[in-house]
Amino acid sequence: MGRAPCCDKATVKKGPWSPEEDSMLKNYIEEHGTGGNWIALPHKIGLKRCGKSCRLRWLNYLRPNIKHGDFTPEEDSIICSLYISIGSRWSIIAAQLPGRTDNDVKNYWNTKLKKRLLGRRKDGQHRRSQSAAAADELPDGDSTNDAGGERPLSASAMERIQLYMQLQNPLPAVQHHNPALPWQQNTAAQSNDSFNSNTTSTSMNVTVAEHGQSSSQLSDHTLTGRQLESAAAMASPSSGDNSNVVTIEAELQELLYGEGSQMRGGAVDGGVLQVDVDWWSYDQGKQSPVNSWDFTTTETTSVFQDYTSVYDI
DNA sequence: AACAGGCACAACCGCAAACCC
DNA sequence: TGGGTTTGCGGTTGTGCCTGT
Repeated sequence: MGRAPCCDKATVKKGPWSPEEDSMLKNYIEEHGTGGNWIALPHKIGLKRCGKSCRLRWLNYLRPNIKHGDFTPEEDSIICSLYISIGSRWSIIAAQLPGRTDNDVKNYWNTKLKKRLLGRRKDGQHRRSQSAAAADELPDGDSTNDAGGERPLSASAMERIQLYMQLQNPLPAVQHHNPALPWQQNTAAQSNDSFNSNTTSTSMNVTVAEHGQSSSQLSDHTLTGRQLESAAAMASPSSGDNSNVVTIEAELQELLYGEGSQMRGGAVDGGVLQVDVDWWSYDQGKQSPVNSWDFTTTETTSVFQDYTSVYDI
């Protein structure tokens, strides 16, 4: 009959933490550690807080070397690059930004970066197809259409598609030297040279194939079936030709800071954004329709078709 | 000065994976 | 090996502050 609650909600305090609670928690952990059991921790300290709440407070606020606010352009780029490639896996993204927490990155994306990058969305929201609008109003249990195999798009999926479209059009080939990503799996065996399983860390190169169009030209296009097919083909690493590879950095910079903006520092190495990712410790098996993109599936193709109708591309 | 709306951030909730016995 | 417990994560909500009217 369901799971037991992690704490007694009747006796547990909720809401903002007081300075006293903060210092009690901080002092205890600095002195004794967490003891490997967050659930028991508040009882030991004498805090009327849920263990989960204590853990969150420590990780997001009290832990040493936490940075708040003032994300740098480099951090912006890393967040955007990783969001495009792996979606809303905030813990992984935050792991690339020392001192940042997943909650921080998530909030920053939702309140600032997303608006900055996707703010150029046309007034097409109200032009959404009736089917899309109707899907929104369905109760949860009816939110899938099994008969047609169609699923309503998640906000995350829409955002990532739109970001793709803004960065490059036709659809970009984004290449990740990361065997965990779905479109890499087919060629993971071929690319062992670039991924040494004896190392615990490798670098991910986020690159975008150049097609000679600036992002300012990206809005008013209709994707044909052929374009969608070629997009799927482009997304495959086997498409091969990297001769015109450009860094995603420049496109992101333009979106983030306006046309003609210059990269203010940043981890650019040989035209390729270098992001250190501990892919080996990263759970390679975790995938979801929302969080991982396989540009070779018919589902993804239908997503793009839906996108083009929604955003009147 | 008062109010409303928007925004940013902290915190909570529920789920699934990982862990432990 | 299976079931219970704990942890980690992402989505969502609540709240206080700021800004415009």
